[in-house]
Amino acid sequence: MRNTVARDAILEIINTTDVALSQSDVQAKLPEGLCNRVTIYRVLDRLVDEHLAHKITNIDGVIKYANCQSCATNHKHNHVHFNCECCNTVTCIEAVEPSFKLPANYEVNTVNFLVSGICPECKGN
Amino acid sequence: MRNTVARDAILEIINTTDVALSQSDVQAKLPEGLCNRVTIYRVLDRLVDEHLAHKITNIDGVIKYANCQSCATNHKHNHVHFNCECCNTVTCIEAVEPSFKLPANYEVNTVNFLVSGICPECKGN
DNA sequence: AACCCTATCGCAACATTGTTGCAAACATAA
DNA sequence: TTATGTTTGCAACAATGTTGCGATAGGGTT
Repeated sequence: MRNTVARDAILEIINTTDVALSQSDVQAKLPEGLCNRVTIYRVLDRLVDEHLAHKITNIDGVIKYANCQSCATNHKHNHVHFNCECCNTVTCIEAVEPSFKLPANYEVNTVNFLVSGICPECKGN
Repeated sequence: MRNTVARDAILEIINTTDVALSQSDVQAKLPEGLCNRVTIYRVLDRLVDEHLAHKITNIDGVIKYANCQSCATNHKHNHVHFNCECCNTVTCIEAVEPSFKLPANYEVNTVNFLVSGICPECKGN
């Protein structure tokens, strides 16, 4: 995959942010006019294909992207994500991998575990 | 809450369908022109308020509604939901309640556990 | 350095989902 | 039957995400 200005900038943002970001979150962090809205969607999807990011569908239906600490060794991404209803951020809680066991014959491809509530930061304030 | 034609019809649909339904799914099952699109959104939300249904955000961001077998005794709804990528349905798997444990000071309000893959029906065909 | 190939981009247009304000219609209780 | 407040329809809007296509620009090759 090619290194383009947009790709580099977006990857940099994903890698230096500790919460998951939507397309519009990314756009807000990019220099004005660096690239088109559509490009952000496309680059984010490409980063997922390249295993440099993973997708989380937030409780409001908005898709967020985050890099993953353990990506190099494990592409499962079945850890819990937490949506704070107060500061409106989604964070990976990598330490927490829920255990569950489906009935026979279910083939699992993707897992989207999202817990919504109030994060410690917001509770403290 | 009042019993209206729309409410009765939508509740009937939710209660007699064993998969979770989006607004447009419900609309497709309603008699043509029984009520407006907006009314379906509003009725579904009202049913959630009355604890007659619960919400699941699907992996594609679309919000689905389902009645819940154990609603009378337990409003947690933290069971697993399964999205079949083949037949494109979301089903409640009430038997499976994942166990997880967040770090201290996270206040949990809602849980959205979604597993996506291929369901037994589609695998058999 | 010039060239080529093709991945990537920008733009415009579109689709879908979901929300809001307000006036009209309706359910229910008095 | 009337009064009250809930519910509805309509129209308009907002946000997210997708698609097609011509233009642009990586990056390898000569």
